[in-house]
Amino acid sequence: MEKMPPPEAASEADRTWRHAPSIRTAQGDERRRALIQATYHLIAEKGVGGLRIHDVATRVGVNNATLHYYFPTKDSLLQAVSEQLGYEFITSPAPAAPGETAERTAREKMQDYFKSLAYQLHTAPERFVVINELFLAARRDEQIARVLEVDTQWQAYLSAILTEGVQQGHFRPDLDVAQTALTIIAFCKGLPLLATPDRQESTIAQFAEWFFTMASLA
Amino acid sequence: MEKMPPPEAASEADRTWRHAPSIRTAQGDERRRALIQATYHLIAEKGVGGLRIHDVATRVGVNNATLHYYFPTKDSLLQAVSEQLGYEFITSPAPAAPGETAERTAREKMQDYFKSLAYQLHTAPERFVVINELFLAARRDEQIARVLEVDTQWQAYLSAILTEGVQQGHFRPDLDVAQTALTIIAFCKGLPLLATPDRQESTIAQFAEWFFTMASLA
Amino acid sequence: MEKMPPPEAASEADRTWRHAPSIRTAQGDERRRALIQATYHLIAEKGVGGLRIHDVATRVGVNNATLHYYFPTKDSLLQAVSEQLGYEFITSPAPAAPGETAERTAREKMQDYFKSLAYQLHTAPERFVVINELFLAARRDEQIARVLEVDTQWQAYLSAILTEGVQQGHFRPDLDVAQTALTIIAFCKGLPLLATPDRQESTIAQFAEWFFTMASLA
Amino acid sequence: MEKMPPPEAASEADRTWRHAPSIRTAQGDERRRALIQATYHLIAEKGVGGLRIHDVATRVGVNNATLHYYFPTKDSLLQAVSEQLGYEFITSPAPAAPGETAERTAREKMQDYFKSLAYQLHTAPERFVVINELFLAARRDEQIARVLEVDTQWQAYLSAILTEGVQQGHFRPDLDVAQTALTIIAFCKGLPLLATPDRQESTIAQFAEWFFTMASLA
DNA sequence: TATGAATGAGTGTTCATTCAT
DNA sequence: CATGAATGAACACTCATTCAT
Repeated sequence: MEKMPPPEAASEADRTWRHAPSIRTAQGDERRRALIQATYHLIAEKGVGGLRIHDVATRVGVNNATLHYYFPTKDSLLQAVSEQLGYEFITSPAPAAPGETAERTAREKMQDYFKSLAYQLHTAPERFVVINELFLAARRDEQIARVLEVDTQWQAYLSAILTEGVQQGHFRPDLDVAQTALTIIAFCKGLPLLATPDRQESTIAQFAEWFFTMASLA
Repeated sequence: MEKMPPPEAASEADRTWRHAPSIRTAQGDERRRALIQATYHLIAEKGVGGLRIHDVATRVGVNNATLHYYFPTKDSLLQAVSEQLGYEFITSPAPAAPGETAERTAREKMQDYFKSLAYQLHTAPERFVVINELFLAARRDEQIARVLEVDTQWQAYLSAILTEGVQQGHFRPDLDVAQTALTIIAFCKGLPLLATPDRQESTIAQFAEWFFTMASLA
Repeated sequence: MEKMPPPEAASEADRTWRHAPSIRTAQGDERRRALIQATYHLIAEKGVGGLRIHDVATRVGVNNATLHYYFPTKDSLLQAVSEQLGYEFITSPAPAAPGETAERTAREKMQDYFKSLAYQLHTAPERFVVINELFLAARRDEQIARVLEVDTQWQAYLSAILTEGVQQGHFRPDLDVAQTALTIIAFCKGLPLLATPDRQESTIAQFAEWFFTMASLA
Repeated sequence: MEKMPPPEAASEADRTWRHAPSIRTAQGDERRRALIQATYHLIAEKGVGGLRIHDVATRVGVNNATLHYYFPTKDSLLQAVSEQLGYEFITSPAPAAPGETAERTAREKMQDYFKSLAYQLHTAPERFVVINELFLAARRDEQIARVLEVDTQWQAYLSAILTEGVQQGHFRPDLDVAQTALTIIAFCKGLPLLATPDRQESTIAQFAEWFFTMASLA
């Protein structure tokens, strides 16, 4: 990254996971998770650029050096955050409406998805901030570049539903599934960047209407 | 002689405007512009968090202190960048198709807009990166928060065209102009955050199709 | 990685006490003391305004950042110096005349005091310089303002002796103890500011004579 | 001083008064005085160490570079202040009591002096601060060391009065004039360093009483 | 005379990282 | 496992001084 590593530093690959194998105790795992969580929240608050390793350690209540025991490098910490953010992020469901235990159709799944989007933007807006932060950061940091895989997973997730919808006859047969997924993702990414957070919900509504109309057109 | 520590500083005149009013020569103005430009490009390359004042000065070929003569603070520099990025950013037109000197209808204007979007993403992708960087940074820096005004201008710009289109009968009368502008903006903001830049063009195409269809529906 | 600009700092924990509570080892205490000592001597040499944190660190033989580990701020270092200078400064005794192990009367104590004054001006003239430097600096720095407490302690110390002398019948009963202490202090403070250090001793002698005469007058 | 002069700098002597001869117009003289005045007050406010050439220029309303035209060096400015502070400082009289145009005896002159001291500490306490600041600064700056001459003049001034008093029979014949002057000066210098400015007046009173008693003793 | 512009050499402070214990 | 101590390499910002105009 920006700063040259100290002269005696080993190669990137060596260093990143130097201690990892030994951290397998329940305690250690718990602490790992806590550190990742704290990092996640701090990124949401101060951004990737404003993230201070010291703050992460403080928030978890451990020493600066202890953090480095678990994550030898700041980059490795960011990497861990991006990984954990992956699939979990995209598929995190909206709270199911009570009694809706039955299997959902693809159309309903997409409705759920947009509902979930609005819900998450309300309850956990940091998630989107963090994702965007990491994306921007990934432009210049190879270590974090793995966040970009989120897009692939995301696209796969949406494509699956859309394909299902086509098969179920909810969406038109010639729907460009991959492309549609991309359009939805682009919208989702831009949404939290709107200067007027109070208009996000209605914006989702309109976009959802566009999608459903366009996906169903004869 | 002695040099006083920063904290004790805050001397006689208002720090923020110590030099600003005195820059009056054409030379000075030119240099000012050059510094803003360099900052702009460096943000595109390294992000707001990775921006180093030293790099800006070096790129323009002036001394570190010279930069501070024009912009007493890093924040003031960022602020200048955000201001310059404003209206110019949103309305920057795609190159007119040859021979198209005639007045464009609102529908054509929107077509131009999406064309321009693709064009800009190709020729000046940094612009979007910078905008997004500044937006994210604005979340924690009041100084830069003025970037948010870009959204207002952006919305006004699109709303004007849309309203015109409604009046001209190109778009349906009940089109929610303000909301539609917002949806478009959200999409535009998310677009450059797509992990696959090569798919941006086709994504614009699909979104444009959605828009035109939905805006024209009886 | 990235480094954040100082202004944006102010992270998680309270900056002022980020490290302080954690210094617990004997080693650390020793280093702390060493840093204070070095600061003390450098103030004597170059004055408060000429004090450079870098010089302090160098003199102790540690890194610039190490100093900041112990004293997060230049001010905190100055504060530490002023505190340490406190009572110790005023009451630091002249070397006892040989065989004078017996308890001293108040009159003798005052004689000792003036003797000690001359002695200290000879052996440790910096002490007075430092005190005066800090006093002057305290006029504009609240952090150091605690030095002013030295005066209170100083006055208390002298008042005690004088009161004792009155009770013992060495000094006249109507002696304005508090006021006399103040006069002595004023003299002591001005003494090291004399342009002719070689005349300090005789000046003390004369002032002492004045004091003893005036304090004993029927 | 602390900072090494730029490589091409001429010798000290050359530089200090490079332009001086040409500044002989009324305008220039006035500006000179104004700059010295501003410097004087700024030293009182922020101390020698806190003095910023930029602030001096700003306060007088001229450009940074203009100041350097009159005083090519910060040191030369300080030097000018110390010189101007010289005799004027010591002999500045208390406002004569109305109708007291008659010639004063030496005893009365000393009474006036102490009265003047109290008066000045009230009306122009900065004067003492500046003197002390400059004295302390003179310890490491040869350029300012000329302030020390103030002491000589001061001593001469007091000695003259005291000698006159001896001749007039007001003071005892064996009074050590030079030494007494020194004692008074030491007291005067320390007085403004008292942490309790409200006690200065009474402290002067007591010291004056000591002086008159001791100087008159058979 | 006066000034806008420019700069070299600091100056205090920050922070990720290392290491002995 | 955990921590207190230590550090190198920045980093934004300051200031006296110079120079062309």
